[in-house]
Amino acid sequence: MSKALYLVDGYSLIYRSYFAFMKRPLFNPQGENSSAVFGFFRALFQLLKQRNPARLAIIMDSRTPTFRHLRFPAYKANREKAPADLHAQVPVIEEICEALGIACFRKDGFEADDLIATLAGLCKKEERECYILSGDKDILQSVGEGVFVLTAPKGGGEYETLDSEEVFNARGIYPGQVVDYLALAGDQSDNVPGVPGVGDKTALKLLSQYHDLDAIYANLASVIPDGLREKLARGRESAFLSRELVRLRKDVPMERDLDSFNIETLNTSGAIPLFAAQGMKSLVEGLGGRIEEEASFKELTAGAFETVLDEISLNRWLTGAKKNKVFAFDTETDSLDPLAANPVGFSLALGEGEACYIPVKARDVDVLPAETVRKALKTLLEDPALMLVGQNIKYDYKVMKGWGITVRNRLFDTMVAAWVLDSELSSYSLDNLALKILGYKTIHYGDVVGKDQDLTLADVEIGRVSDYAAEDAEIAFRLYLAFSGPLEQQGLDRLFYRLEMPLVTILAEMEIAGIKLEPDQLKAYSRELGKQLTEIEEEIFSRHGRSFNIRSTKELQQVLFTERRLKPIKKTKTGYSTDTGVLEELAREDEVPGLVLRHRLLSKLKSTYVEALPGLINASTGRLHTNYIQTGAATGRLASKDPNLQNIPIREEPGRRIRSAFIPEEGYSFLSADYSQIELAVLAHLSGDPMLLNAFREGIDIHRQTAGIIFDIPPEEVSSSQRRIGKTINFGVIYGMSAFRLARDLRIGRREAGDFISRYFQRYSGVERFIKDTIREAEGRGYVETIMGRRRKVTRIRSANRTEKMAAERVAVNSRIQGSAADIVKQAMIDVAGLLEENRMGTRLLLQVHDELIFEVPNPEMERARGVIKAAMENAVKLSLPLKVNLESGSSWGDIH
DNA sequence: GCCAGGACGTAC
DNA sequence: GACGTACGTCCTGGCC
Repeated sequence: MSKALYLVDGYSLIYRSYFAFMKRPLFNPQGENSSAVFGFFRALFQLLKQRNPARLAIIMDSRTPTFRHLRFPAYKANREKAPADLHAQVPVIEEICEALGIACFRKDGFEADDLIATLAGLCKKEERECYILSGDKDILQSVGEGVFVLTAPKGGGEYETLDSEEVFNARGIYPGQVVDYLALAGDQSDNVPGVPGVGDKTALKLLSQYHDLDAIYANLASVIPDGLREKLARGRESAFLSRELVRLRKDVPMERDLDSFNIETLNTSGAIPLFAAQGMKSLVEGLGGRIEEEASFKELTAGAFETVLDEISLNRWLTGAKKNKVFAFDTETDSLDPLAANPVGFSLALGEGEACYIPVKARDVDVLPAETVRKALKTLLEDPALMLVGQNIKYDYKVMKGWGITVRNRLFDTMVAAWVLDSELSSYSLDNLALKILGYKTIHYGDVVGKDQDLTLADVEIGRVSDYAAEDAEIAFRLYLAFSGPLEQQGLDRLFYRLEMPLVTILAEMEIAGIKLEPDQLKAYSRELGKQLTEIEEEIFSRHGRSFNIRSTKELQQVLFTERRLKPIKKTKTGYSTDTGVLEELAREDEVPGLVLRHRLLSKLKSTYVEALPGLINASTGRLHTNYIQTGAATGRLASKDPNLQNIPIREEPGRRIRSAFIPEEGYSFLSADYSQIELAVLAHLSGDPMLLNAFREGIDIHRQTAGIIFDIPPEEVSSSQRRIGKTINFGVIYGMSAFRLARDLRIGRREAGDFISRYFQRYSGVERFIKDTIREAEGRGYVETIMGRRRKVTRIRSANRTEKMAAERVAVNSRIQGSAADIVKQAMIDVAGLLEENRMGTRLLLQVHDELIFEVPNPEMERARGVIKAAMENAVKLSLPLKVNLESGSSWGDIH
């Protein structure tokens, strides 16, 4: 028997608590009203204590207008706006619930009652009992068949449950008649009109006589007295509209499993500091035995999962997955490189504890023919109606693609979900998530296969492989259950399902495509660089009078600051700095630092790019395949590694030569499309600053405009060096640059730099307001949001340490800008990929470098590709200014820019 | 010999 | 202390 589900109408309890203390409100140590927080948790903990629920969710109302508002504009229009000091307590309550591990569930467009009715309906279907705590009489319509309403205890008494009969006894109507009752009597509090002139008494009388609204109107002629009949006749339309308004939706889309509202262990220790901050630490004491399990991690018992070795069992699992509509999937292979990997087996999970392993290569058993498994999996993985749950699905996608299967399921990547929910975890590995989120110690690959690099899972005893592999899928399924609710509660579901998940396959295809590199060019350049480096080394050694390791900062410090007696400029943790800025400074009075700079530049090029890149060319494709890390940057940007193709040199001439070695496939050209000043455009949009907006709308050179402002001259008189200063300041604003840093970079005085900045904010006053608002928002909520609702935590924003606090402020401001820009580029990638596919074009997206997309375009298709790509990118989002995209094509990456 | 952390430098 | 986000390389120093 399933465990009973308890549903708490969040706002109902919040309102009730707030007004209960109206006469003598409570305040937290910061002097803010905390009545609702206290009352809410006192009532909640009382419920936990009395009834010991195992499954519970707090249901919140939509933040956006619901379908009722759209259908009936007057709906709830009479409501007074909630007092601001009540409103401010809602995030606090949500934060504490989240810390405790209690789900706060909301869905925009629906009211809490609709969600409750839907969840109650699901309980009925599962024959699971459901208890609803709500002050709203609308919800009485859901009572019956194991669904009960809880009545608030009066003066600390017990919660009581009402079933259908008891609802009738208390209210005079059955749950099924609630909508008819409200259609007649109306609902003052929600501005539901009902039938004018018909109130509580008359409505009850009519319903006891005719049972429901339809019957009343079907028999209208028999209604007496005449006055009432006329009122009903006149109010007919209003009555039926009212009924429509009060009828709760039971069909709200619900991806969550009811057991995911598990509260059997609560993280009280996580909530204690939050209660303490509200000055109400004593509250948690009422929680009794519900203390989180610490250090007692759950572990799998061996042999818990099935190993699929025959077709009957294979079909049973696949049918189960299709029926389930959602399944977790994991691929085991013989290599970490998905382009080279051969499948060893697959695991499937359909629920908690319900998982299997399907080997196609094994040491000690006869496995199913690979082709049988392939055909079967193809029907599962290519069905877009099903949802595939997995950890780092991009890997599995690539392996399956190499095996002749293109995954077309809807996706739920647990790694990406974890990152969307918290973008600064130290690790997003399955093992770490299992431990941190689920409290599970998983079997590690190394423990199964051992240390021998040549061995794979195909060389291990099948029982152990099954335990390991099936567990991974099962854990992924559990993570899906754990994450899907929070994604919705935090309004991150759209970002996750509509942006990040579609991106998974796009990134996979980009990685599969790779990019062609001409290694011979680089090898020649490497020899050239080697020669130059030797020359510089000899020059340095002869000038200094002895040889040393130039690459060792420790030795370099000794040479520069001790032996050559140069004055140190700044310190690092371990000694004196020898970075570029310092060496440039020192170069004014000594010949060695300049040579070291040149040496640094060339040796960086040689080791990081020129020599490393050819070694990363894939043996089977002959191309370079980077790896995009979707969880790589806390702001929402992508990262790229092995090799990192997002930091190939471009600024200095010796570095640019490296780009020339990147070339398109024969018959193709490169097309680069980059957003013009996307971060400044985002800043203009977010801040609404008129001067900035105007520049983008009119196509004005923004760096020139800024230079004009800070030097107080007309834009056309701005010199190129003044424009450079304008550019430095424009970027400085995005990064939160100080007068100190600006002065140093521009080699001007602190005062002068300070004047530049104040003149900037004087004229771009919207930007100053944006920065202040962002910081205040971060202080209040502990996180900031991008235009697509992506969140970044900024906990240090409340730090008492001034340096930490200021660093957090820069993070807050920059994350909104950088993150919003990342959102836009991701949306553009999705739109472009969709259009290229729809139009069956041969153009392929190869690289993304933050504000730039690089394509490989069949030559005859170039003009068409330009049109499609530019339009898709410029229209990816609607901002209050136009986004401009520059296109450039060429026959090597070096030709572009 | 391995690994973590620091310093540095490349990109946007 | 002082400019945000990444990754790669080299070096050092601790540890086995």
